[in-house]
Amino acid sequence: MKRLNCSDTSFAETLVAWQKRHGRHSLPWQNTRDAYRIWLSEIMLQQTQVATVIPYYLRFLESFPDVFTLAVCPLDEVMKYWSGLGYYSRARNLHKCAQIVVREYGGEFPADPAVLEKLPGIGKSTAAAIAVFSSGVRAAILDGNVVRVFSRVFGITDSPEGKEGKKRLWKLAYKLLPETDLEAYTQGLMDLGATVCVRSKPDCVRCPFTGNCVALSENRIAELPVRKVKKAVPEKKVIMLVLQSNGQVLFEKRPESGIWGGLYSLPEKEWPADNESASSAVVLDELKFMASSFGDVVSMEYLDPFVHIFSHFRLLITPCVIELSRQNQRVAEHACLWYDIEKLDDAPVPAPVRKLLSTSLRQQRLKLSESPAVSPVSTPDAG
DNA sequence: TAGCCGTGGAC
DNA sequence: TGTCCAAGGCT
Repeated sequence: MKRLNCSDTSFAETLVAWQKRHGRHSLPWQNTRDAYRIWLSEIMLQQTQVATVIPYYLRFLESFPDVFTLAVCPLDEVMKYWSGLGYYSRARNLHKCAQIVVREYGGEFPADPAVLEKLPGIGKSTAAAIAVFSSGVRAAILDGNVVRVFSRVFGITDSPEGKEGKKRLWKLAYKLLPETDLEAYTQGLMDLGATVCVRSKPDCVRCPFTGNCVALSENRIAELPVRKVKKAVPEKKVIMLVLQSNGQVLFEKRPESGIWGGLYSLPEKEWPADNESASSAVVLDELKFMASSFGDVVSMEYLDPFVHIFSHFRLLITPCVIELSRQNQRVAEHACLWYDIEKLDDAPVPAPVRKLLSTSLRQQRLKLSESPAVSPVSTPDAG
């Protein structure tokens, strides 16, 4: 593999040649130097995919063909044409920006990216894109496409979210700029990122940098660009009741929506937020009260807590084993049922509940073997 | 600097 | 089915 560096002009040359032959050339906002149309497209395309934007863009242009029409129109009317596109502050800034361009620039968008960037809704990258496409100015964009292409081709492992990563990517964006053909080069970055070097399963065979890509040569396509560091997921704490009687355990059907929807699980009680000790008399009383709906409580015992990890939170489960001497038949009122412990292997329960039950049963057997004085749990028709 | 803003597509 | 993220900018 021939590794490219930031002073290598072949990156831009290769990209420009590729864009001219394989890039996109007939999007509704292309083939014009009308800064108004280019500006409108760039704002609409912020965090929004091309296919989504096109119908909005065409409809918007029909009603607001130029910056003057837009500037004098009431905001409410403008919002109507943005409705459904999302990020509505974009539309408010768009309207505000139109009024500034009319009032302060006579309806002509500035060609200088530094000036454009001061207008509402136009950041550094959008300013560069508008300037390049409307005036051929030499300016660098850095959008999601560029981040992805750069990170992979040059093997950048800094997070694009972090300060260092941003700095490095912007620096690279400037250094790679060609002297001419800024339009094709800039469009090429967007086209390559949007059609070939896509997030998942990029089409590396069609990529002009297939022989220069660090990520491809090191088989790290899926790792780059590095993902945003995930926030520490919140932790929830629950007490799960293992209500046992006559060789059966009580299951409770969960709501159809939400975690473990439709599965059977154990009755739960949220860990008291204002009470660090689950062994407090209050909590024990509440647990006992819950249990008493299903039978007469003989004994209660906490088992060791354990963690179950979901994608969006951690669940700390503290099992509480409760022996009942008698089964209350009102289980149906609570969407509950008694389930034979011997048939647990086939029970429709989530994995952590299965794990909990198998652990708790093992611990109980262990205890029974250690302290034979305690009478074993009776099983139906045992003996 | 990190949270926020909307909707839809891909997997 | 839920997660990730897309031509980002503002506060």
